[in-house]
Amino acid sequence: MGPERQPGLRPTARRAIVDAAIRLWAVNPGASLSEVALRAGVGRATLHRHFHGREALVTAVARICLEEMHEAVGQALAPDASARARLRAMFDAVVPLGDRYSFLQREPVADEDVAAGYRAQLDWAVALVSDLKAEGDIAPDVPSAWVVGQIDQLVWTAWNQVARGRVAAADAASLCVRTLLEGLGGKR
Amino acid sequence: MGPERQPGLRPTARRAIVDAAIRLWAVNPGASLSEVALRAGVGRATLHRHFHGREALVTAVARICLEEMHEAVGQALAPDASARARLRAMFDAVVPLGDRYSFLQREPVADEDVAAGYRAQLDWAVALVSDLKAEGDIAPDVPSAWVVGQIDQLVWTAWNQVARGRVAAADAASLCVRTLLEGLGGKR
DNA sequence: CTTGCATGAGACAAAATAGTCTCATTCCGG
DNA sequence: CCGGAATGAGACTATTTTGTCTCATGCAAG
Repeated sequence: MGPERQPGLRPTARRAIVDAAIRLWAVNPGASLSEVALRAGVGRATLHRHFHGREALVTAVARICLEEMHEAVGQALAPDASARARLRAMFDAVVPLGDRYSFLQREPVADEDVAAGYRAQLDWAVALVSDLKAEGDIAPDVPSAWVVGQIDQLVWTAWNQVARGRVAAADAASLCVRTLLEGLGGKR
Repeated sequence: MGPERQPGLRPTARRAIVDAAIRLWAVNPGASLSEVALRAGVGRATLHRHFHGREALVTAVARICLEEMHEAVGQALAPDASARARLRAMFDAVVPLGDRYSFLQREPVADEDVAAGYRAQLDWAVALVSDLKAEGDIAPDVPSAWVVGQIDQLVWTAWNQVARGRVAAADAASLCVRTLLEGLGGKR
């Protein structure tokens, strides 16, 4: 799944459009293509030159989001690290990509590659939770689906709080790990 | 903020429309009014008779959601209970209203009454967190905004998991409390 | 039974959005 | 500097959604 450069079209414009779509749709999933083009600083016609229609843009954005997240996680991940360390590294890598993450979560994409990539990420998360349980970091009686759901939501809320200036970016990942594993209880 | 019955119009139709809107928009915030009317089992014209336009329906729905949640929480709340008991009671009362909750969270409503009600709920949550800290249930070093955010998201995710059959409805509230206060760690 | 009124269905208009096309302008490589 | 190609702006059309209106139907109260 390469970048799929169309012959001749400027990559900078394409990139600007995708970025604008990610940021806009993270907050307002119904934003029109006019708004996307405006935010991207690009003419509406140019948007249609790069992407054949709304759906094409959606799947292109989904691909790029998956790619970026996959790369970010891959970079941050020492494969022989403990499950807990991997969890921490994952939060560190993914929280700054919270807008991309939320896009993938809520946008249903028809494209098969995207669906496969999404499934792969889900499987990865399930495997991580399984390892966390095996290493004693997660109680075995908690449904794994619940844990995965919590991890998902933590990424989004953490990004959100950082974006609103309520939490320092540097604290986000550790807060996530702590919240998930130890909770926010007073007796530590 | 009364029910605002319009003279003559059947309350059952109004109620059906509001319910349909809540359920539909919880999953797909961009659903058209045709879809709402269809889901409500009501003619599109009838919908416009009861609500002057999309915005009117949105604010009416928001009012009703606020009302229902306020009532549900009020019923479940023993005012002299411990903060932890109040937290638990709140989850018990609100998780089944997850669709209403998510609607209020994501739909920006211009109406002043709705905004005031929303602020009141937020204040209530902040006060609860403050009490939780005072009673030693929440670590004082955690930002209160983070705690409130977690509570918000817990309600939504819990409802979601219950709706998808991944978690039993009876377990949801206690899972929420445990997740928030003790976390999902293995060493209890 | 009859009358009144809300409803459902559908036609219709208006507005927003999506998508296409043209043309002058600007940018970039050579 | 020059030429080609992408871009921006705008006109234009199609489709979707919204909102209004009319009229026949059905229900419910009297």
